[in-house]
Amino acid sequence: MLAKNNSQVQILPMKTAKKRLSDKKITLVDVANASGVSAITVSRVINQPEKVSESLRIQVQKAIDSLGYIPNQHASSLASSKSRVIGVAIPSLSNIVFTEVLRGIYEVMGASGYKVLLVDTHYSPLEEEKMIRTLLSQSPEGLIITGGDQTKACQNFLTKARIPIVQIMELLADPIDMNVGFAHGRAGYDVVKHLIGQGYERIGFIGARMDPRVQQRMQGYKLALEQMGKFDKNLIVTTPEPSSIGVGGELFKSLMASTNGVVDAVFCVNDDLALGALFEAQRMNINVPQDLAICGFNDIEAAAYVNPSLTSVSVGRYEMGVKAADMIIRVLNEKPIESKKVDMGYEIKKRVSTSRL
Amino acid sequence: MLAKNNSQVQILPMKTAKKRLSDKKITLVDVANASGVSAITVSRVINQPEKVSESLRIQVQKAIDSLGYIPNQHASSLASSKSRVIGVAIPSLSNIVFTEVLRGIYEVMGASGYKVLLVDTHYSPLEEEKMIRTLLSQSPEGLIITGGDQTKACQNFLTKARIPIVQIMELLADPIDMNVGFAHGRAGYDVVKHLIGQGYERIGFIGARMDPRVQQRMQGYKLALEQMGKFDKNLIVTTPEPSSIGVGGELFKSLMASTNGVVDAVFCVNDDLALGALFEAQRMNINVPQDLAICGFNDIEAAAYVNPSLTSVSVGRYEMGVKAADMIIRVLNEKPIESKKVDMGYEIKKRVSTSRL
DNA sequence: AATGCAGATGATAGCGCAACCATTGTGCTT
DNA sequence: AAGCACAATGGTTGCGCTATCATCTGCATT
Repeated sequence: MLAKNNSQVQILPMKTAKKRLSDKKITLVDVANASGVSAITVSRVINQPEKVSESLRIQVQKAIDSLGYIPNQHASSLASSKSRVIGVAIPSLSNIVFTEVLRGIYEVMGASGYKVLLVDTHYSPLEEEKMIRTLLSQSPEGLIITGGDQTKACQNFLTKARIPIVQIMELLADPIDMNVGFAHGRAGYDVVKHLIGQGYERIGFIGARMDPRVQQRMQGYKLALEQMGKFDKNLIVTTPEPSSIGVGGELFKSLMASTNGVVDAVFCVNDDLALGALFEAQRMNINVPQDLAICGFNDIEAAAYVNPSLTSVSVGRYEMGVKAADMIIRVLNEKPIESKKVDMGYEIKKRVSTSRL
Repeated sequence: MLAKNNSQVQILPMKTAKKRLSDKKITLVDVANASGVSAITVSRVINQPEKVSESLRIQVQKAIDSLGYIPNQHASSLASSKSRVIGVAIPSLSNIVFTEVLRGIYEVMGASGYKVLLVDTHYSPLEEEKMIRTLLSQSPEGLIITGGDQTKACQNFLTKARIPIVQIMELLADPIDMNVGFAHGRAGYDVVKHLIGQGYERIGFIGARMDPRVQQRMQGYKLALEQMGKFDKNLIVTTPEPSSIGVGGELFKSLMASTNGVVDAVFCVNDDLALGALFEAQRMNINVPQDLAICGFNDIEAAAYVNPSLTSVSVGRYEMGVKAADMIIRVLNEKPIESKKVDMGYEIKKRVSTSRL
């Protein structure tokens, strides 16, 4: 008697613990027991339902629902080495450009049953390396990363990862794997040509953040003007600060001040800056587009609606996200892709802010 | 000799396989072998370096670097039941309101070494349920979700999950766990009071998407006008469509048309709509604010810079994200939180678009 | 010198699941 | 009627890691 009691005393805490943990993690085995089948059958009901007879499937599903079973993805990933995760690295969450690309990625990945693990690299290759490391530790099945500015070390383990990788936003000479983007330099070049075509002569440049893509746009701007013998470095005003409407206004003011207002057109590397310049010009009573042309970049929605409407460079951001995601999915499903390198193109939306004619 | 050869022949394919797989996953054990310690020591070097002597730590770290070892987070999570993942569910990626909250969340979570798994519920409770299920399958250590519109089933397994959960954006009567937001209804109410105070009489309402928070703003608007005997349901124009500048313009036009222009103020539930209304009003040659007041909501950057500057309701979105993330972290670290329910407040930024005085 | 104790390191087991292969039963072919 | 293919189900094992406990070392304490 005493011994028995004793043993109970020892067992009791365990039992209590177990009871308290009725809210404990429900596992595959619990479901299997509850529905009188083996664990692997439950696994099949979840992952390959077509391989299980209908009666069993229903029976198991009932147990799953009543127990509120939620599969442990870590165990599944470990056992199958399939994570169903796609890693995405973008430089900034506060830039609408990237969030729209992201939307495209999410749309496709969601539909294909992939989770998206998103990291923010803050425009820093070093931080990017750290973040991509984090992504890789989740054994993603694919990766979408921004641009081609990865550190050497990063490129290294990216190559080693042997998973489909798409570098997005810009066209790269030597992509790690796949590449979707457009030619920023050429776009900048074309903008200047358009302005010249409209009869503008002294074309200023306003840039912020100055990431690689912005630099390329600036190079295009420079090239076009140099070709016509009209380049003047004093017409360039930039800041490493993040871009914003406020910064756009400030840069515009400083451009006007430093040039005594001889500028008759401004190419802003994005629409925030352009709106800032436009609003500031209005406050300065400068007549757009008669006395001053303003051209933005990205063609955000406001560009088409602001008065005067803003000329901008339209790029298919959402579509770029969709394309990148789609390429990953195709590779994962071993379907052919047309090309490892996709140029999404762009279009200059010519609006009132640059039409003097 | 022959036997030896024979055995080599048999081993060779294995060897070849192994060689080809030198790019194969490097595991903890590989690192352990390479550095002549046990696996657990390598694990410690990574997770609790202070528990390993400096000499060993350096030695192991060297092996980690040279092999390019990246830990398998799934195995780690499975073994330790710590995922270092926080799940976040927002209704839309294309709405700047959420991306700014997200920025706050990422800032805090990144600094604390947590990954963020983000899902997009498309404003649908059913999709939200599915998505939260997905989140839970990753055994997140905490959850940040939007609003209080979860399905019954969803609330159920959310409660069962026994992890810290913050519902954000709005103030909830009965939160699942924690809650950070502000009073949308009161904000709508205050906006109307402000407009009345500025001498406007016939105050229209423009809304899109009409999610729960927008509805609350509308109720506040309605309440304020009813209290003054000035409510007229014909002054309300809404659409279930997502909101945008374009939609704002359209709704404004239809409001003006249906009321023959007797409206002298418009409360738009967000700044996109308000900008759309403002730009449209300009095109219609309506004088803002003399003949028409326009008030937005969210206080996006453009509100302060557009001409005339736009009155709007400023809310600390970034701060809300930071707060929510911080509460989760505190709970996870068993630190006290001031309150389970945090009102972030709001502020009406009174600008030119509503000042007739 | 015996004891204890803390710090450093290792051996073992198991987290929850799916791959792999085995087994059973069913209906078909010849 | 024998043989076979195939569909449905189950048993065993191991994915890569960490929790737990064990071991070992050196050194202070008495």
